[in-house]
Amino acid sequence: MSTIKQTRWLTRDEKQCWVVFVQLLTVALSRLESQMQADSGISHYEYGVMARLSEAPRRTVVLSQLADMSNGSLSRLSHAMRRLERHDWVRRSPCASDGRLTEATLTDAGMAKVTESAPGHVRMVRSLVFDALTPEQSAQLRDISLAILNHDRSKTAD
Amino acid sequence: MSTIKQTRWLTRDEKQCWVVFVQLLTVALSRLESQMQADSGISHYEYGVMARLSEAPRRTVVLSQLADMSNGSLSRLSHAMRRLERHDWVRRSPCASDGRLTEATLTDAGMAKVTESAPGHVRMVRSLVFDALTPEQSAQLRDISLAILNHDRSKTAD
DNA sequence: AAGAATAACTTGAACAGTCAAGTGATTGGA
DNA sequence: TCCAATCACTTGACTGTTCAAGTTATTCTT
Repeated sequence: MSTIKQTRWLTRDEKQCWVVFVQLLTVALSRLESQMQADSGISHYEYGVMARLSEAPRRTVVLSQLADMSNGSLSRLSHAMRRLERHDWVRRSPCASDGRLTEATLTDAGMAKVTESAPGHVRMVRSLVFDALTPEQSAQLRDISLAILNHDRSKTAD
Repeated sequence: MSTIKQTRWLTRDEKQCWVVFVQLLTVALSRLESQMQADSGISHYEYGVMARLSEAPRRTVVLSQLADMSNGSLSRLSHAMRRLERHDWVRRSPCASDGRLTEATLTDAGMAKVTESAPGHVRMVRSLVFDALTPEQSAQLRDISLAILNHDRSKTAD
């Protein structure tokens, strides 16, 4: 008996679903990116980083945690922090209790930037997603997203 | 009366949905990218371009159409074509009927590359999405994707 | 039948993301 | 207790994407 499994291709229904979903992935990210860049001059990722900080106690989060919350690598965050620091929107400081850790803090100027950028962002999110869906579909989308993410995590878990 | 509309923020349910959906966007694209890069040494976008060509009559598509089918700008495609041409996976040729158009054709080597890359790609798609969802959810995801994309197109339409 | 406007690309500069290597700080064995 | 392994982060080189500008071809307009 052979150990080489033959590929189980997608069914017609699955392929149909996949094609539109992939398109959704690219279109959604591209719309978010364009809106943020055009209206606020920052990337959607940078907005996300500052938004996470704005919601945190003392507007402060350890970098490695912040990287997770922002759905990106630590390296990506490190580069982004350098850019945000140049605008004085964030500050880095070493953590007292553990010398390996660095804390990121959102400055007042950074908070102001988030506050002024949020309305345009929310408008885009609403007009892109929630204006297009029924409340039932929003709930389905949440469940579907969670199902995929949880299933992915259980596979990736070492 | 003021012309400044105050922002309609997201409800708790909407925000909950949005957070997981954004995470899904990034995780899904990142998994697709990693798999294709690791197993075949090409980007997910480049695979998509060649896959579209492989399904087309005469394995040939006009560049501007190919750019649309691949969910990217013409500029992005142009740069990608240069890379793919270096491997002799695709060929460019001027269109006889309209001098502005350029046709892209998948070579035999390109077809072989797609054929050898497809199984790993399909395995990733299946394990990421369809193994995590019920058939009902797959159908819902298709409908949701279409709803968002159609609603977006109707807005964007000039 | 020109000339203007549009369309289909190409190109190069600027910039963001990834990957691999490097630096300190801390933990965990032997 | 000390040395190795691990962790948290930084940095620089490389590569891909975007944006604006340029080129050539075609289609309108009058």
